[in-house]
Parts: sequence; C-alpha cells; structure tokens
Amino acid sequence: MQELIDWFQSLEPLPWQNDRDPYKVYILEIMSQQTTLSVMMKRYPSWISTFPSIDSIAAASEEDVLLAWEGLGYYQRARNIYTIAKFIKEHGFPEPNLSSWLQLPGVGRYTAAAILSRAYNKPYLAVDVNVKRIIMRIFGVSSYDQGLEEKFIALLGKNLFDKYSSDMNQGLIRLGQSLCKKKEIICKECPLMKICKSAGNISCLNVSTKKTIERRDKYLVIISFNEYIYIEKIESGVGKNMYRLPLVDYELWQTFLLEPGASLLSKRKHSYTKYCDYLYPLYIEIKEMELLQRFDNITKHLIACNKKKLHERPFLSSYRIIIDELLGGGGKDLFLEDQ
DNA sequence: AAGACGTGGGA
DNA sequence: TTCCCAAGTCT
Repeated sequence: MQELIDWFQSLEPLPWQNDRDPYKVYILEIMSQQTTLSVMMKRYPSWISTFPSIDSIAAASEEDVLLAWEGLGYYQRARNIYTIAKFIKEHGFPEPNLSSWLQLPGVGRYTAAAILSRAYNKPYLAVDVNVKRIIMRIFGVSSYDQGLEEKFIALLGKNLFDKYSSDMNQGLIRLGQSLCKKKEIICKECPLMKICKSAGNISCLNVSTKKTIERRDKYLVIISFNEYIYIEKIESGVGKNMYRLPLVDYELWQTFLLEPGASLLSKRKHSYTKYCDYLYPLYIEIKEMELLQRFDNITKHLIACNKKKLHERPFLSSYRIIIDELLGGGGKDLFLEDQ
C-alpha cells in the first residue's frame, strides 16, 4: 500500500514528525496519550525547551518534572519519565527491541512499537485505538483479534512495511483521526479503500459506556499570612507528590468560616472521569501572629509557601486555577462578598 | 478485566 | 453552560 505512504506524505507535516531522536520520540509518544493535537502543539515544544535531553531530566527532581507536566494530567506518566531518565542516564537506552522497551514503566505495547519504528526504523505495528478501528474495518470484523495484525501487515505489503513502518504507523493514526473516524468516515479519500471490506460502511462503533457520576464536596482553606500561603503535599493517590490547597472536613471548615478575616470564595466545579467535585474555597487572611496560632492544629501539617513561589510547585489543575485567580487577577471573580 | 487515572478544548 | 472527546498503561 504505497498509497498509504503517499497519502501520509501529502499531509501537512506535524512539527516534530521527522525527528528521530529516541528521547524526543519517547516524550512525544507519552505526551500524546489521551490528549489532543492542540494541547500537543502547545506543550511539546515547551517541554523540549525545558528538558532538551535525558540528562537534563535526570539532573532535575521529580517535582521539577511534575511541574513541567502540570496541566497534562495522568501524572504517573511524568513520574515514569523521571524514573526512566535516571535509568537511561545510568544504563543507556534499551536495546531496540520490543521486550527491552516494554520493561520501562509506562511503556506498553503501543508506545514501544511506536518508538521503535519512529526512532529505530524497526518494523513494529503501533496499534492504538485508531489503528485497531481501522484494522477491524479493513477486515470487516466486529471484535478485535491480535492475530489480525500480521495479516494486516501482509495486506499493507510486508516489504514496504519493513522499510517504511514509521510513515505507515503515523499515516494510519492520521487516517483514524481524519478520514476513518469513530463516528464519521470519508471513504472516497481513503488510501486504503482498495483493501477495505467495510468501505462506505461505518461500523465498529465503540459503544460508549455511560459512567455514573459521583459527586463529591471538598472543603478547602487558603490560609494567607504575610507573604505566605499554606499548601499541602499530596502523599498518595491522584496527584501524588504534587500539591493542593489544604482540604479540611466540613465541620472544621464551618468553624473557620466564622473566623475574623475569613471570606468565602465562589465554589468551583471540577470534573474528571467519573467524579464531579465541588470545591468550596475559604480564604483566610491572617494579619496578627497571635491569630495564626488558632490554626496550629492544621498548619503544623502544612507547608508555608511564599506566594511568589507557588508557581514553582506542581499543583493539580483545579487548585492551580484558584491560586492563579487569587494571586493574578486580584481575585475579582473569585470573591463572593466584597471586603 | 473492568476501573483508575486528568485535563483542555471544541461543539 | 454542559457534555464529550483525545496517539494508553497498569492492576
């Protein structure tokens, strides 16, 4: 299927398309997961600017890496990048084969294949959800079977794939994003039309399973004292080793509400996966050292961070938004009541 | 093997 | 505003 290669090469190339540096290809593949092209266009260049090499990451801290990843979500990926950078600094890149790369944390079958074909020109088929859908349509089947992959490569042309797997892998993904989409197909422009059993016939729709949403209320306090804001390090779970504004239980939050200097900020909604969180931020401005002691019971577990340095710590997005509005825009939209 | 893991952006 | 989506991996 020379047609696939020709079609791919006729597209406007992505800025990083022809970079074969294993480090950059690795970052590119990890960052691409579960995100959109517009996010990539913004974040990939800035990442490379912050961390131009494996060594630059290995020389940083995990917190620095999480900060650079902030806003991209799925933060385990950033922790893995840090782990892998240190490993590679010591041992070098893995051998260019599937089993060696699969040993790296966060590198699964898709990512390993994509890196090996892009950076090392190894003929592995990188099967992501797009390619999976294309394969199912090509063969006109309604369930996926890994055995189809070898047949698919044969259909593409084994010799051609051995030589041009990088372009063909990338071409297939672009195809899945543009012509052979989940809910929309444009077969007449498809380079694979000749070999497709489902041509013109949309099928293999992923049935989206509706998840039941779980609502959660979170009560947080922003304790401000001189130049400092108290923040809390997340020890486990979502956002591990990142920071948040301190969460307290409702009872305590209510008692803080009555403190002098306390003002209620507008509530925030933050949804992800199956959760719908409502954040209730309470801003407490403490002017006297004596008053600070009234919060000893919680502040002793917290970190006093200079307001000017809050941007140096990695925060989960929902908290970052509140912090930015509080410090940046004068909190105009944030405050419920005028002071 | 179903569920967890996050977010910004577009309709 | 609200809903829904987007280059997976791990357990």
